[in-house]
Amino acid sequence: MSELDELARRRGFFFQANEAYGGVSGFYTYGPEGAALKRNVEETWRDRFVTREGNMEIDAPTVTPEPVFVASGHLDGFDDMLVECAECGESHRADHVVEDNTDIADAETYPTEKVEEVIAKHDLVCPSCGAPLAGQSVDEFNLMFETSIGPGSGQPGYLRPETAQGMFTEFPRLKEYARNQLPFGAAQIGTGYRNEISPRKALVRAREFTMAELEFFVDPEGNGPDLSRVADVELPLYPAGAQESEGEEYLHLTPREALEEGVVGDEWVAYFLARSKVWFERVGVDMERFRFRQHLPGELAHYASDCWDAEGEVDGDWIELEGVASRTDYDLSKHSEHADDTFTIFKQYDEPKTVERATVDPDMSYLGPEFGGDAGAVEDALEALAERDRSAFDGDEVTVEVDGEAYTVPTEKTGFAVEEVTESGRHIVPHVVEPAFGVGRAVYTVLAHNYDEDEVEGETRDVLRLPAEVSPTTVGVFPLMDKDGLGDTARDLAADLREAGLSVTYDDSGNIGRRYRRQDEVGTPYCVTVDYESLEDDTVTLRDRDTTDQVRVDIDDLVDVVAALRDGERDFADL
RNA sequence: GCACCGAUGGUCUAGUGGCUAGGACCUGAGCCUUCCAAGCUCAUGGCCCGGGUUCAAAUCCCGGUCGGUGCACCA
Repeated sequence: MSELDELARRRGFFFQANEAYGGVSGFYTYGPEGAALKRNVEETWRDRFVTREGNMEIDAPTVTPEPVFVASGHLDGFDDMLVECAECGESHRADHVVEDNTDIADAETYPTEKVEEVIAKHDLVCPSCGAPLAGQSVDEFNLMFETSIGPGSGQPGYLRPETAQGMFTEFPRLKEYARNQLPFGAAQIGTGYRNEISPRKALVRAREFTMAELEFFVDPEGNGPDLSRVADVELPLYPAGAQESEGEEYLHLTPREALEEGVVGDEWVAYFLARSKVWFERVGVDMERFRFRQHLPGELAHYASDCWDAEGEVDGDWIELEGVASRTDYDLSKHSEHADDTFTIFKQYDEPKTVERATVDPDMSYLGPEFGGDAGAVEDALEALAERDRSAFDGDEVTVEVDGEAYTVPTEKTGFAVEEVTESGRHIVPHVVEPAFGVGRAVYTVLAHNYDEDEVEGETRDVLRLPAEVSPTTVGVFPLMDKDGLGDTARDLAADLREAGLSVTYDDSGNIGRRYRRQDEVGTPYCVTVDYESLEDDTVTLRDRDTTDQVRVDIDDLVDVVAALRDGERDFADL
């Protein structure tokens, strides 16, 4: 990985940000090559998961007011309390130490001072070495970046730890745009922030990173996806059961097989696993070093009922590239509770249903004078009673209890009636299936999987075998020599290719071999050289990065040929 | 946050309590050159930061920052 790391820095893929000021751990700048590669990767994601799936893309703020994270559960889950053992130096979750060794079940909600007290009072010891923890300070690690919105103390806000909440909080509007029809998906590509205690491994664990997330809203009783569209995709599955038995055996199943055999529980999850696999292959992840690993029960996030991670292997480590989670109705239900808006969809029945419903319409001109300020509560109690127990209204009087006090109302004053009501549907909370991708991790893995060293006549050639579609530069243009008009022709050609929308690098420095090597290092799939023959017959040589083969192509055809190669419509071997 | 290790041009490195900190690659200019890192000339550019010891610190000591690895954490 060190060669790749060096290449990344030297050639401008990514490097640590703000190095002039010493740098801060966990923040990276994508250089010219990396920014282009990342943009292309994002573009293919958008093509697959937004455009081709017919989903909608949004772009929500990164700064988010506190109540959103109260609702989502992130705020509570964030205050990790750590206590360090003076003896062995191990850090432990202080709330877990307390909960595991006392009757206290909600230590997580205690302030740190109180947790310190509890530890001292119960003589709790270090789970690793048994040394007393009394007197050790309990420190809080909040993994969200906090900020304040507006002047002064303002109102507290946080940089979002995931883009997903944007899709959830805007659900009431998004469902309108989807014309209240399930299923529909809302996607977002953007940055998220996690104040990691210890960022590691370059882009793999950064504090600010780009995510591409799709929240796909489904009717839990509705129709599943059209699996015939992904029928031939084989999924390398590593289920929880196999991990627990320490097996390394992967199951290779199509989505339908995985569902029929009960390996994957949800049709939409199986569908998106298949779409994901094909996408990863498209951007250059090596399928020999790729798998879907199911989360173990204890590993699941607070919002998930099931989750499969797409993982890529780099230097012996498996890196999580994507999580496909069943978030059920967790998020929308939470926001329904906390927010003012409606996070449900009205689902129409095939046929309207006629149901009998017991209702009351109390005579308030009687209840008011009779019960004064309690009249409203009595009305509510009557309504509830009517729904619960119609027979209570059989007699001449009805008695309800409000705050422990009994109120008796003549039945004729309650307006009790049983009416037939037509219901055309009901409100349901959609379930969410979430494919969430780490873009930086994908970029990193693509670089690692495509980095290659070639032996050419004793010389080592560094080459990035990136798929043409995501390569930062599509074509390099060189004059064989910058004289005799070759340079002018080449510069014209480069301008024409750029005008056609291709990403072009022009290079006239050094001998021709050196220029090919430069482009090999940054993954440019094709290079064009203008030579003396070009001046006579208007052809150029077109060179393929991976084979170093060359063919002559008419200058007039060049734009079409290169674009077709990039888009996978033609093969170099067939030219 | 802890432990261990490390930090020298853009990159990779040599090196030492004391001359102008050396090399390779890269990059730029020029010469040469008719398709895969050729050669020659020249040029740009460096001892992570702060404090201490010392006549003298890039070198030794302390602290910090950053990085690597392990522990812990990873919603």
